[in-house]
Amino acid sequence: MAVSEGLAIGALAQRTGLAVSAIRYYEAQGLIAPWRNAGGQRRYQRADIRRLSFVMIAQQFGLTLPEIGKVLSGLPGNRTPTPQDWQKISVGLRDHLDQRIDTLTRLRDNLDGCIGCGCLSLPKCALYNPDDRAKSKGSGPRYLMGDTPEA
Amino acid sequence: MAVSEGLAIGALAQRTGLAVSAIRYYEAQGLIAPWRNAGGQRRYQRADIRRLSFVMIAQQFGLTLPEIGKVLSGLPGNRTPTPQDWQKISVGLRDHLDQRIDTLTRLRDNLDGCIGCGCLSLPKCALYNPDDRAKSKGSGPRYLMGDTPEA
DNA sequence: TCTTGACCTAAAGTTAGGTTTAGAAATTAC
DNA sequence: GTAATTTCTAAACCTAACTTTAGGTCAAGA
Repeated sequence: MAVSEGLAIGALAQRTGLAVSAIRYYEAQGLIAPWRNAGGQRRYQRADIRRLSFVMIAQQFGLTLPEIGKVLSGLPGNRTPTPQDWQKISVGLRDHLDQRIDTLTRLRDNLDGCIGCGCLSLPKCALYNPDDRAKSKGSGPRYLMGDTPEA
Repeated sequence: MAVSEGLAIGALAQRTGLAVSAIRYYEAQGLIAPWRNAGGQRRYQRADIRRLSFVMIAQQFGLTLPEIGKVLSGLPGNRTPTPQDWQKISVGLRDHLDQRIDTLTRLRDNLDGCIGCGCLSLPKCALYNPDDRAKSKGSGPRYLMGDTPEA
């Protein structure tokens, strides 16, 4: 066998734990670009295993597929990414994750305040509009727990 | 006007910042139960403002609507919930949130390790199967970043 | 060679969490 | 009393991220 006949989609699925249909879907979304063999079947590089793994990790961090695509576009297109290449794009992930953790921690601390006093009223809790994972079609800041800022 | 003609759905929407359609949807999901006036229109109690606010907060914590419903079922059904009632069910939220923060923090720390060494290989990174927000139809543990545990 | 399993495409289906639309009835405002 | 709002129901539509299905094609092994 030649050094590089590539992986078939089923093999890639096994290696990553992803469903074949998911891999095709990611291709449709522009996240991965296999070549085709003579018969028209997809063939992947070993480096694509890592690419898909990155997709899965980034998803767990809460990134959408388009966002992940943007991050991946930071990889070199003309050669197999080196560890340094991966490291470079991972920094952005780290920032994203830090923000999520901050947001949740703030939420928790506010909830703690509420539990402590048992009041659950806005002025003390401030559990409002913490723009966790962008709510599309948002409707601006909201006053929660039944307290309007009247009087 | 009698003390308790209740809030119309539009008024409740204004008080909570939710869309009227969302409130009806929550009712369909069993999260809120208004009564009907003579004309068949929904009427809500003031306490429902707080109930919906709780729904919104819990959503930001990452709970699904069915999960929120379960938490809300911890409230007394025969009377208006007291601050103590709310406090009681909030404790469960707190736990949920703690877990999410832990998971994300673990993820971040692992990613940090990866960035530090630039290797992105599984044995060191251990960025696998961190069961963040339950992936339905999951497929068990997965080995990530291109390393299978072979030899 | 022949058969079976892997692969192909396109389109429809799925779940969560809603929104939009349509046509009718109830309320409110003047 | 009438016009303008709201509200009503049911059903269709929406996005994200996939899966399933249907009808064929390709590849590998006995």
